[in-house]
Amino acid sequence: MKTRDRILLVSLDLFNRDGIAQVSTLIIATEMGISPGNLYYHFRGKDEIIATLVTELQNSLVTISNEYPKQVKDFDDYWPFMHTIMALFTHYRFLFRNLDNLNGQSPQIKRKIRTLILKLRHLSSEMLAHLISLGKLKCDEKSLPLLADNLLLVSLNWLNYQTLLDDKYSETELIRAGVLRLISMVEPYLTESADSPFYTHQDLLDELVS
Amino acid sequence: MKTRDRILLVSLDLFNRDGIAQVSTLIIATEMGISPGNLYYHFRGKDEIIATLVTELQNSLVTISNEYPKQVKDFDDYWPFMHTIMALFTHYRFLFRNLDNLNGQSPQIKRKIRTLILKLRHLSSEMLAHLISLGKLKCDEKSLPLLADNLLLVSLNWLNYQTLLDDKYSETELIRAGVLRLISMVEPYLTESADSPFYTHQDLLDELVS
Amino acid sequence: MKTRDRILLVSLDLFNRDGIAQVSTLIIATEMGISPGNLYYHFRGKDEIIATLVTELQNSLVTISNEYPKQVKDFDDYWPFMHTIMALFTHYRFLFRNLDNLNGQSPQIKRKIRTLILKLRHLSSEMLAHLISLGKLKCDEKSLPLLADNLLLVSLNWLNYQTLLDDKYSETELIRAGVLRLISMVEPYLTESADSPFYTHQDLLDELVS
Amino acid sequence: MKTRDRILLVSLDLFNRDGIAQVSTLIIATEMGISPGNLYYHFRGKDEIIATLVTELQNSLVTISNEYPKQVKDFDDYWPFMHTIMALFTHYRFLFRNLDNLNGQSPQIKRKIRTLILKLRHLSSEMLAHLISLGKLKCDEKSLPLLADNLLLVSLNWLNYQTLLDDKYSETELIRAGVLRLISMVEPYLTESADSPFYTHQDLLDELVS
DNA sequence: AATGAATGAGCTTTCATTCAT
DNA sequence: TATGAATGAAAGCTCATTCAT
Repeated sequence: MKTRDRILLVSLDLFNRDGIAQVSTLIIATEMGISPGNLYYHFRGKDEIIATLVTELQNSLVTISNEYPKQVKDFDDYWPFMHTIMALFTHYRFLFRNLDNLNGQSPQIKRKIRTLILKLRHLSSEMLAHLISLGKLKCDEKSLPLLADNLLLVSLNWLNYQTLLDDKYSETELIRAGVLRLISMVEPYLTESADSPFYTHQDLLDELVS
Repeated sequence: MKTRDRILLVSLDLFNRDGIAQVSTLIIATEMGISPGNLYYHFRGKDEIIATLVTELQNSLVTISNEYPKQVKDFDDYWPFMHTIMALFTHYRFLFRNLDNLNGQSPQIKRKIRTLILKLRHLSSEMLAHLISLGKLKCDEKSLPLLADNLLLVSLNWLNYQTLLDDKYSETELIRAGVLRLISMVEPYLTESADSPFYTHQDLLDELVS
Repeated sequence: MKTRDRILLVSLDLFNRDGIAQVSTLIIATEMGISPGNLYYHFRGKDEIIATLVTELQNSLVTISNEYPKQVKDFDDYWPFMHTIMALFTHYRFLFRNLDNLNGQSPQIKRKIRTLILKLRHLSSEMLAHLISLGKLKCDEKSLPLLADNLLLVSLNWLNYQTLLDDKYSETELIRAGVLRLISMVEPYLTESADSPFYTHQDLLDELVS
Repeated sequence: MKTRDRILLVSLDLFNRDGIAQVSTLIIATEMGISPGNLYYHFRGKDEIIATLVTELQNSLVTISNEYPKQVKDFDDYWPFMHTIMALFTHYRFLFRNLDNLNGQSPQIKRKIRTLILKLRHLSSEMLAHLISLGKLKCDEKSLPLLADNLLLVSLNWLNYQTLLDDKYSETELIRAGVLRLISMVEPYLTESADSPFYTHQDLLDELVS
């Protein structure tokens, strides 16, 4: 793998594990076994690494958004689709853990994140509207935007919340439990049960969610 | 006011405004017009200031928890009570914006936060159980813990989410909108309407929430 | 002596000896036996040290300029006066050796130097005009500003020129030889000899100047 | 043009514009559109580029020195000759703006510059002696070496002095004004007027010089 | 001839913290 | 209680230079 890509990979891992503020460029370089100068040959600095990671996420989300109308035609398509999104949030979870530090980060990064969240908000609304048009969801107009936001809020913060309380679960377990959590938020508005072959209530998940 | 208390006050303000990482001990001292040495006479360091602020919040929450059974007897008592809690979260909002940095902070602080959130989780469950016992809420046993967590997740993160997207609203407006958001999460499970003299849907809130 | 003043003193010495670019803040601190942090406690950085030194020189020159009409009444007062100025140039000679680096330095410093030189230019003209009014100098109007500039040019650059060719002479010797050089530039325009008890042509100077 | 020559050309331009310290090898390579490695294939380093430029100047001066007796036979030949020299100083002006950095540069370069200046000093004396032998100049033996040095000092530093104060003039204007300045230094010692068809006092020069 | 990734020393600067007064 | 000079570790970053290809 190219050094540039390895830098992104290792940085993402370290950011997720220790937090942006705790990871210096020297730590990244040492962890990779390259010189600090080499890191600065590939990226102008820490900010550019973060910005690139945000762009990566953005691109993935754009791809997913574009595929949404094709992949999600029926009710049963929703859960695998949300699984994909939740996996993405998990992969880049460091970003949603430090809305604080974004205050101190470069305005460029802050703007990128804002745009990202606005797009996600739009996607969330779109999905709910689609469910209503499919006749699967029943929700008054006042509550709809609230529900859309709440779903996003929980998606973005669930992981760090859960990990803070108990970090014994694997990424895969966390992703599945997160989606179940979202299902539970939508369930009261559904016109039929949300059980699907994709998301059966297994014992593990029962335990994790409770 | 005693210097020690002023340090806490000023630190809280600065942490909320700029984030922990952006506020150095020198900035705090300068802002207060005292010497850095004096700050270290009153606190062993920055971590101790943060830890003390967490303790403050903890104490407030303990008080509120204890008053809960006395203050909240009936259905209508809920919203003013939740308003109080939401105001508290707003007051110490830097803590929940900062789960990233807490990862790197002293284990002592991390532990404190964990305990805090566990207590809040307990309080959230307790409140829902109480509502059920009052016959106001209807929720199966599986969904109950999920709902409790979701309420907490939204409470803790709503402020930073909203502020990131649009920072034109005042603290008071944000608190009220936050409570409304919580109401909307509970509403589908209620056996009667949530409208109360305390939380009428005013035009302002309509706009803010949408 | 206060640390702040010692920093200025040591920096001046090092700048004069090795040149601004060759002297890092760490070198200054190490040379003084203080920590790098302490240096930054007293000055915001290298630029501020340089700027302060320029201000020092500026102040000295303002004082001298103000004293000029009082001290220099007669022809014989000129040479000791120019000796004072030349000593000042020698003391801060690093400044006039690196008009190059000023290009890269902060615009604030560049502006200061510009102002400084403009003031010196004015002083140079003023002195020549005074000599003419005393009937000691005879010079047509066209040549006067040229002469004034040339005097300044030689004053400022003489030291580094001489040191580059041969650095065996002491500061005192260099100052005296520099003044003699200036005298030699004015001499052809004088109505009487420039010999004075203050600046007799000693053997040493003869040798140095040739 | 060969790469090697282009490196010298571009380096000279950049050194003159921004100063040695401000121009990194990477900047040179990027400006030329070649790789940093390639630059080091042609030169052992930055110092060698500078040293080569000094050698270039040296060679030009040797050529000029050799041509001096042939080209300068009469009084009127002087000004075009000095124009040539002044143009050379302008072309390599970064060298004389930079006596500071030379202090820190390799001893090799420092030695080269010393030799260069000693040669120029010799040329300056030689020219004055020639003028005397032509009966055009009258100057006692004591003042002669002083005058020779002063001419050189002004030649070398005039450009940076003028540019610092006001950078609106073109190279050609500066060269002409510089020569006029030298003429004004010699004029008091001349037995006849210095006016020549080559160096008439035009309005432009009048303004520039004043 | 030329590329461009890689090195590593060194620079400026910040900051939590200590300590003599 | 309070001051403020001093510390030293660590951060971000630059740059002349090397070297395998």
